[in-house]
Amino acid sequence: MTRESLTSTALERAEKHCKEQGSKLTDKRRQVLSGLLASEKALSAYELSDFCRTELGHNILPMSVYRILEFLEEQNLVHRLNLANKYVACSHIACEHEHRLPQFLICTSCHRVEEVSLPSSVMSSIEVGAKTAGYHLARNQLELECVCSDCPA
Amino acid sequence: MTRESLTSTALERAEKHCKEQGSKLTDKRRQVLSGLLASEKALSAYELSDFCRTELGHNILPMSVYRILEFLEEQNLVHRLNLANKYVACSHIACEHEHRLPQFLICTSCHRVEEVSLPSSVMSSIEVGAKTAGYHLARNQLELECVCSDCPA
DNA sequence: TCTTTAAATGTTATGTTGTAACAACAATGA
DNA sequence: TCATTGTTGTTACAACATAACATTTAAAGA
Repeated sequence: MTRESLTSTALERAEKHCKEQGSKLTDKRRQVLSGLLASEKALSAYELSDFCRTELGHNILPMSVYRILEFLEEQNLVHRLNLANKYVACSHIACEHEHRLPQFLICTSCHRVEEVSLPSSVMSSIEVGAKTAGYHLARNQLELECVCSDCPA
Repeated sequence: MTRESLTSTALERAEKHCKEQGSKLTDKRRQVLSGLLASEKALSAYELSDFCRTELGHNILPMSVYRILEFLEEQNLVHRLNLANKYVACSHIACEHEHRLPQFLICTSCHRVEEVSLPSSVMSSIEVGAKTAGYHLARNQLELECVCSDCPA
């Protein structure tokens, strides 16, 4: 599938998903989401605002981008990467996969992000380790600082 | 051991460590490090600047704090938590332990931080997972968003 | 000791990121 | 139509981080 058709499929799914949740994928929200889908890499709110304007011709100020990203994250359509303070579109919008615990490999050089699924045994042993220390995981999301194959180590 | 004696032991070790590296633990650097050692929780550079001034009577502007933290991080005396944009003193300065891959449980509510060591099998399977996706870990540091036992879930 | 050089810190300014508060507008239902 | 709610626009500001240059301190060599 081409990137464009993947994007349009994803947008349809996203719209349907929102409707099921009793909320709406408005024009602006669609624009922000399509911006993230079109981007190769994770973007900050400000970067995404720029990207929407320069690449897609949609003028959305950062303040709105923040609000819209918050909405999209509640809908599980985008993920916030706390390690980088950036956002990526969920890579499973357009496919039928069941959502699993999201785990991200983040290239610290070019900010390319891969959403993967590590063996569930890994997460469970992490959880056990945390519990032993008197903590429990607030968020089943793992973010790892990596370098991708395209970037020099 | 009391917190105070732990701190002074840690400072001695830190000084010795710096000397071995051919660098110096200056007064200001010692003040910043002792601020972090005295703090129960992770602090941002600005918070640390405030903490040093109000609690310890040391006036160190944020700009200097940033520079000094950078130095201390190079010396492995403090760790930067990217998940929270805050810093903690390495919990192994005062003990004889070999440094292992640092892993942090960060309470998102009160910012208390526990530095732990998960089983090496966990880290290695994470590494294998990353490699499969064409990435390799840039930093063998794991940061997990948690809630500690003192904070409400 | 004196001078030179490098390292550390001080100072000011500015860029970046994120949020608060309120205004304007749009959609929905009684 | 009117009232209510949700969405977006606008402005201001707080918090975080760095750049550039001045000043001071420490170290090293003549």
